[in-house]
Amino acid sequence: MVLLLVCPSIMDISYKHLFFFSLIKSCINDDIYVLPFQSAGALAEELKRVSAENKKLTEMLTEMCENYNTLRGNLMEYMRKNPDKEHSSSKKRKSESNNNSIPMGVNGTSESSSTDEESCKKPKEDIKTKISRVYMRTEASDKSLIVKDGYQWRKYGQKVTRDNPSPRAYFKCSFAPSCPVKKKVQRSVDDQSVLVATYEGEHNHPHPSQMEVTTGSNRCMTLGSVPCSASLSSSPPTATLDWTKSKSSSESKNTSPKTESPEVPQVLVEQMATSLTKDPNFRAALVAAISGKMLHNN
DNA sequence: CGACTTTGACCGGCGC
DNA sequence: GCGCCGGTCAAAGTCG
Repeated sequence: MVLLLVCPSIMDISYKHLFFFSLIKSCINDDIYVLPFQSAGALAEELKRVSAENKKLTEMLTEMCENYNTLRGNLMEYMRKNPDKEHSSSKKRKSESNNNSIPMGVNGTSESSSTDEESCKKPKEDIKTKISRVYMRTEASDKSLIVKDGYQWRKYGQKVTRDNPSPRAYFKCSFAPSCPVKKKVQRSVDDQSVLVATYEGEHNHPHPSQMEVTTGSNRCMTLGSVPCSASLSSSPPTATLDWTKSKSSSESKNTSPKTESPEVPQVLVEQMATSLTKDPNFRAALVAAISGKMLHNN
């Protein structure tokens, strides 16, 4: 469903309205298009204001990214101090498994590996390793097996499997030499336009884009401006990454379905979006700030 | 020249 | 034990 809001002038839309539109959007989980009749000058002015606000929010987001990295660092430190809880990596294939699935998926569509074919064939392994799957719709004509998730992958093999005529590509995480994460990418048997990425293991390093954030990059700027689509073959609706989409995030809090994006640390985005939009203090502060700014501007 | 991809060979698990 | 099959290795090729 698409909700169209039409008003005579852009000036009729305050930041407070926009904020509430975002909240509504987060509730109805659909796109809202605001279509004001306006002059180019008004639009430019509005764009300027929105940009300023966006910048402000980005700064807040960056700060949260830093906090997240600090927490993650602490977690890694803790994991190092508790080696028996860590996954041992013996030399060959199956021993590279570990305990946690990587935090990746698709809104409402990710599934645990405990029900897929791997679990049937390797039940013992699944006790140790949760496998995450990500479904990504691509151009039907696009034959590449590349799923952009922000991480750096090195392809180390490709096979044609019996149950699927499409080749399966094998990737290792090459961002950190010691990172045990692997992924397999194969086109869906049912829908050739859908790439199925199977992730095994957990990254033992921060997301590359998070690292860029901490080093001053402004990747978070892309949060609202670069939505990404990822969908299941069995559920055509497209999931759009949007920091305002708090409901889907909160709903998926435990099952952790995430949206995949080539640019943004999805998990971080989802967590921050949840934290931000669920925090009444933050909402009140944001509304107050926006309202105050509007009053000041007007 | 280094990093990455391709691709055939090889390995090991599993079913018969 | 044998063969099938998924997964991995590693040499050769490609690219920037």
